Amino acid sequence: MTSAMQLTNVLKTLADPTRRAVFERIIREGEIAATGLVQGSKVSQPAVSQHLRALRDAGLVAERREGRHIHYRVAPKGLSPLIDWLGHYETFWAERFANLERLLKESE
Amino acid sequence: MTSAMQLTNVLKTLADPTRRAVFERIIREGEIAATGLVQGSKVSQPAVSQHLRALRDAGLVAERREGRHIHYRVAPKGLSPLIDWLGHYETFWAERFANLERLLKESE
DNA sequence: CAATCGTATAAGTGATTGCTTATATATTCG
DNA sequence: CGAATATATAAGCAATCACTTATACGATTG
Repeated sequence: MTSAMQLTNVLKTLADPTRRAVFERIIREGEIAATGLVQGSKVSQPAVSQHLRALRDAGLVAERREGRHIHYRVAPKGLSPLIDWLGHYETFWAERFANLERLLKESE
Repeated sequence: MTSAMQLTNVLKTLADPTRRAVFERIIREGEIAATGLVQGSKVSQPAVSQHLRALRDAGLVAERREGRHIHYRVAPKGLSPLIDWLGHYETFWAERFANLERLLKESE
């Protein structure tokens, strides 16, 4: 898989509001089981499950099985394609986001 | 339009590889007419035109008419929803992207 | 004005998407 | 084992998407 394809995957995955809400909830909770995500979600359990699969396939979340429960947590490196892409073109929007490139390089 | 909707728009717009290629080409060229973008593109002139419209609607590019030609250039602020979103959750992927939030705030 | 060039819009189409309900696959408990 | 719980998959469907060809609009040129 090329890096462009990885970036496409990350962007597509985060572009859906419902799925992004799931992702943000996982971020806030730190670690949360699928059941917890279904509760308080507007959509059905299968819908949540499908979103979790998409997030996992995009490398944005990782899972940990504990008995019947599967706990999801964020995989920060999944955002690398996005951060790297922004950093690669940083010089072009430097007026607003000065020093972003330098900082991204430092954090490698 | 809420900020979440703006973010969704930016993500959706950049998620398509063909459209993102158009955007990246505009970045590299600085300013370029639609004709130039059609040349060297895999898709037809109307397809390019539709992508340009999507990019403009998302606030990612601006245009300048000059006679029959319309020159497109990047609108760096169009990326703000994306950068802001990343910055908002920075603490959660701090291990990789330390200080991003602080820097983004400074650049306001 | 008429022809031409640059760009946008219209209309149609196959593919993809996100959801649903129904069902299947674990895993635990009694 | 059998019932219950947690999660995933299957199948189907309406909506959206990215593209095409055909056509329209706008500006320049002769």
